[in-house]
Amino acid sequence: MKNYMSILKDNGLKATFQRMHILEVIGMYGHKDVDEIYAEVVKTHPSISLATVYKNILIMSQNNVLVEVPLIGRKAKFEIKKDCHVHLICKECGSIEDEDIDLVDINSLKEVLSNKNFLYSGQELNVYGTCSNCSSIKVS
Amino acid sequence: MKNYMSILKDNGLKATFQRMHILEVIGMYGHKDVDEIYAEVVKTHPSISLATVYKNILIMSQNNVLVEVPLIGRKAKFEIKKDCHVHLICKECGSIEDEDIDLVDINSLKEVLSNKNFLYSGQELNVYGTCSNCSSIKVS
DNA sequence: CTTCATGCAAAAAATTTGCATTTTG
DNA sequence: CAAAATGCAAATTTTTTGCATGAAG
Repeated sequence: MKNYMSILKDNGLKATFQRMHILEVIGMYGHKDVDEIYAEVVKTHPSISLATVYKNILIMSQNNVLVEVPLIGRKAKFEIKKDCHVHLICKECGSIEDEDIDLVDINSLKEVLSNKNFLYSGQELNVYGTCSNCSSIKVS
Repeated sequence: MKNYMSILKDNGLKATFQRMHILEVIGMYGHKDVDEIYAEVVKTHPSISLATVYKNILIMSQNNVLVEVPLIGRKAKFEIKKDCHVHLICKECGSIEDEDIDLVDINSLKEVLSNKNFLYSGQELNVYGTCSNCSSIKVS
């Protein structure tokens, strides 16, 4: 069980109810876009404003609490920051599943980076396709 | 030298001047967002409308001529479709450099996909950091 | 009690749509 | 020619901003 209050404080942010609700929603579902987050949070916190959701998602992304997952042809989703992983993204339904595995050849990558004098700060590997759920629907 | 007319026709799209201009701009610069494309194209084709740029980018993406490159914290850019490659994305200036190298462990990926019954259609590996240009500016 | 966050409404930005006209194949 | 694309303006959708009030540390 994660303690969102301490995650926020450890990253220099005040732990407001709004932020904790946002984190709970994202943590519960894994990946959500701004509207989805707002729609969920407003259920238990009816007075929250969409602007607050936007502001908080921005500041929590800047402070290493959240990570934006930009997507082809869709609104970006957000996830709670965690270690390197792969995203399996369904083109049909937009679902994202995490795979906790590192598939990148780190040595070759390091070589490329040093050749280019590129200072690494992070990476994302996204695999697009059709999830099992959507492919079974298509067949039936 | 690529022939954009035949790329369009091969993918079932009419080869209009607008589309070819858009492709020339993207091909020239590698990666551009919608506004940047419009700003360039309008120079040589003043009557083009932004709506036409939007419509064409969408249809060319749907027809495998273009690929959207969604980015953390920025508007998505578009590139001409090409084989699997890696993006080096500068967080400072937003530049994208392509590396024509495959860094993904394909066998492990295949295993993950088959375990999950996930039908693969494509992938993107994005590496974020600071490009040599921006890091030299910071030091000086 | 001081700093930062919220909520609201309004503004700005980004994207999409409808339709009369023009172009492509 | 027929089908599809353009350009324009208007409508939507998405995101940001300013500011008075309220909450967190």
